[in-house]
Amino acid sequence: MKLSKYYMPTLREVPADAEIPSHQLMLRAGMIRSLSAGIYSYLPLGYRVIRKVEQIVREEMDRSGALEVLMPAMQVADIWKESGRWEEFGPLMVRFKDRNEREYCLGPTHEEVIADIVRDEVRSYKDLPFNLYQIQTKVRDEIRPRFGLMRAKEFIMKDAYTLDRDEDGLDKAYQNMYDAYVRVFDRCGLDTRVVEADSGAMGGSGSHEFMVLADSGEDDLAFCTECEYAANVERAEAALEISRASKAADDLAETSADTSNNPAADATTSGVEIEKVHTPEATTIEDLVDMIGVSPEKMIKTMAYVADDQPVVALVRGDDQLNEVKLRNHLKAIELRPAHPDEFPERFGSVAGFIGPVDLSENIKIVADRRIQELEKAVTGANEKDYHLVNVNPHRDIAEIEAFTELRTVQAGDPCPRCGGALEIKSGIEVGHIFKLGTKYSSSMGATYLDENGKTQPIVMGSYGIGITRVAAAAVEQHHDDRGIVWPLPLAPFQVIILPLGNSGDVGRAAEEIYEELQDAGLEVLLDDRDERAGVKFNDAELIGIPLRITIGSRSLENDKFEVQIRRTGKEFNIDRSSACSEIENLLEEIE
RNA sequence: CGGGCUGUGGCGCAGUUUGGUAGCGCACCUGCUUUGGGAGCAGGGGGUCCUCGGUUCAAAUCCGAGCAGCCCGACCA
Repeated sequence: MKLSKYYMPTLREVPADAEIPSHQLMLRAGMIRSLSAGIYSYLPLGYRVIRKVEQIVREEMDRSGALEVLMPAMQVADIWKESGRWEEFGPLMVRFKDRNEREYCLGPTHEEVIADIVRDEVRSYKDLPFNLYQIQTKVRDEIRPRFGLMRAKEFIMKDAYTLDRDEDGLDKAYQNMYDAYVRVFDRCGLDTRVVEADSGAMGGSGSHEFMVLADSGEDDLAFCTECEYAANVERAEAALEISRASKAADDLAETSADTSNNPAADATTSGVEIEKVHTPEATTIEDLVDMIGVSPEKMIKTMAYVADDQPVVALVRGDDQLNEVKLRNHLKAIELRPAHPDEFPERFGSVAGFIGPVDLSENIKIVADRRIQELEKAVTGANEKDYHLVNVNPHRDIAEIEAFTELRTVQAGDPCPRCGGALEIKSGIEVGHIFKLGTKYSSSMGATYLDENGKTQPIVMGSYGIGITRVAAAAVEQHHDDRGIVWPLPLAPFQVIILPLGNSGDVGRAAEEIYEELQDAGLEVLLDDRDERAGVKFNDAELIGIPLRITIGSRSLENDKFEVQIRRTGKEFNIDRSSACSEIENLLEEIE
């Protein structure tokens, strides 16, 4: 391809709206342009990268036995109402009506369509298993699209769906996809980690996320520094440190949450009565530390939530963070939101800043983090403005705790739940996510088959996504320097760029010659035949990140030499004009 | 949805406090010179100053409403 005939609008200056490297560089390299927040056009250079990613994904999916299909982007509301997700998905789904007032959405995902395709056709266990996938644009009305292709309202996704007879089949299909995903990201030249994940709104029993480690990542991940344990912090747990006299309380919580008449509880907490203390304006943990000199780990942080319109309070230690995902999962809530301060008096019989779990109204569900059960003489809100309670013993004083469960967010340094080693937290970009769905969609939508015994069974499903456009952005996050993008060879829009310098006829002819030769050899070559100054060409070549650059100038041409530079290392050397083509081919092998 | 910042030519920005006929750099067009790391000189084109309404003799500038973009938040009561 000749640059004089290409559309590659590079920018010298950094666009003001772009925050992270991939967004800035993809704009500057003339790869993408936004139509509106989170909605992008892929320009020629950018689309070539997207297609590289797609092709790798396609090859590995095909290799794993999956079958490519293309499903409708425009979906009818009916199937979503059947699965129950018309409500569940909420404002994330883009909805509209046709001229006959029939309801539609733009597909944010395709489980329902798959179930629909399959339910009328699959009759027998002999028809299973199989795996269908597609590469298609998905539309989601994100709360806050940002970071260019990283979180867009419209993005390209590969989604695959496995259909099996039973859990056993699903396990095999899941492992098959897991292995394919490892190969995909490896081939893309990305450093990825697999972590245990929460399955969120998709439902189902197990899931893993494939993460590209990067500072700009939106997910926090917990890794054990000593074993293989890795999990999204949404799900990660820490081993419970059994400390001091908490053993008795611990045993007790195993058997019953109702601690009010347990003598063991009384034995550990006898003697010290609750006391109300005046704590004016102290509405945060920090305020309290300053005012009454108690450390945060002796405090009970009480968080008011509304779960499917029911008031709930969650208790965590003062030095812990509540993990909303864990709370939601425990409550099995569809809608979960923090209570608004205005709701405190009426719904919680309390006041914002001073809420506490002692003597709350009976219709408020109380759930507590496991670490709360070992607290003694703790501090918490008194449900009265400017007052807190001290000497609170959860087992004695909070009668209505529904459960002690894992509700906190792990922190760096926490002990690993597998081996006790220290956990570290890193941020990552989610590029792939695989789910064992089970029978959630097949049951609700009637996708069933007859087993060997003639009995009706729901099809067991799995669902597997790769964010194609996000992979491209993640690759830039991981592979760039201060001069621009440094594409891994398998994703590079072109493998080689030829820079003829100056207008001399010889230079132009030599460039044209090697250009033809490399193309005939099957390489993807860009020839910068623009009437630009050397500096402009050098800078653009580096900005767009082509792995190999051939510079042709009159000086070295006199000796029948071309100059070659490797983008990643910056290494420069001369090659013979006569053997240039084969030398370039060898170099590309090496880079890979 | 809440808070903050920003909207001026394709891009990056100044001008807004103190109202007076819109400017800089880059990019673009023409010519000459130059030509191995974002050229120099000369000339030139291009802007409903986000939108609507108001105040005023006069509004990019002041006031009101709206829209858009970005950032933070939407757990730490």
